[in-house]
Amino acid sequence: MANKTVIPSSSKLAITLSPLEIEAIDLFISFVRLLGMPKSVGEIYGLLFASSQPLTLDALMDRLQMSKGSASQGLKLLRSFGAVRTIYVATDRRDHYVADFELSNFASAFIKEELQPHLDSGSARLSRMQKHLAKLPKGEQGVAASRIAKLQHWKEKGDAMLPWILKFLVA
Amino acid sequence: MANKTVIPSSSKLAITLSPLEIEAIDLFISFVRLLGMPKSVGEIYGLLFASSQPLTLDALMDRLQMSKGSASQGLKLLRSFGAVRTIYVATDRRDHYVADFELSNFASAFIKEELQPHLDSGSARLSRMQKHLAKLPKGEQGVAASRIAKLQHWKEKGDAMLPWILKFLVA
DNA sequence: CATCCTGTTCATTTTTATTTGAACAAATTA
DNA sequence: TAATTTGTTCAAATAAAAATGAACAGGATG
Repeated sequence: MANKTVIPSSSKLAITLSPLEIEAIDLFISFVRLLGMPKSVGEIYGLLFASSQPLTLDALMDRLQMSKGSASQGLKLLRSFGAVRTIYVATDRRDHYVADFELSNFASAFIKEELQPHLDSGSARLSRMQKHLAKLPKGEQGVAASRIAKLQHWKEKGDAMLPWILKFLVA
Repeated sequence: MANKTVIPSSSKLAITLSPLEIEAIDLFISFVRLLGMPKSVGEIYGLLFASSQPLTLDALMDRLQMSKGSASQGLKLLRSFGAVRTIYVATDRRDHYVADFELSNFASAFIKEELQPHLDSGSARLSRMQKHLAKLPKGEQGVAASRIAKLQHWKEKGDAMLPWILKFLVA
């Protein structure tokens, strides 16, 4: 039985990243994946989170061994929901990024961009379903009506829960 | 300016699916995608949800124009968290599937399989981080310590919120 | 017990998502 | 204003996820 070779999380990164940074990056990679975002976004946020100084796009590219395009797009996304922001650094005209520590920014961006729209479009869908229901053969209307009612109930529950979760996150 | 061609949601399906079924399938596709599951799972659950009779694997393949492999795996997953179950139908030895209407099955399966593990592994990660922290140059320890404390706080918040959400879903 | 029927598994193919890098635009500097 | 630096965009390349279908296993049926 050959014993398992331990492969460092990311050999190309090991050179320039401290163990603490690697832990942070690793953590945020799984977090953003959970929200359906590309891993590069987690890497960027993770490194910024662990870093005591602001980092430029160059620095991110360099330390994370990532292309300029990915770094730029990742930062754009992170900026878009306030997980990251630029700060002014004298004598250097490049943008310098720091992590914002409100975790709720991630989560509430996700909720507002992913969950909310679905719930909102739900009403229209339910009306359409009601319309289709009417055209169904009598025999099937009963079952169908009860299923639609079930959906309606779920929607109401979702609508009720969302603001509550948001409040929890922000608190 | 050529005007846009309206493409029906799924031309190959339109033949055998009623408008109501299409709405249901469509709804559950977006729902499962939100939870990071393959679309085929949403199609299957959607059709079963809309159907007044139990459906066999054959029927699902046929009406959803999906391969046997996808149907089988999708059903396996849906069964695994109780979103779907088989019922006995005399004179036919095939499995007959019906949707279970507890929406909470989906969500709590997701929480237990995706969220919970991350939170659980979080403790170990935090210990590792503490260990790395000690080896850091004095000058950086202060910042790093406060970041780790922040993570700890988030973890506690997450741990506290999860059971509450589960309760809300089941209620 | 040989055949058929049903459903599962998994290697391959197809589709979708992510990353890359080169072209570009805008702003800065010499 | 020409050259340089910085960051964005997007078409193409690559990687990852999902779907397919053929091989298989187990049970029923004749």
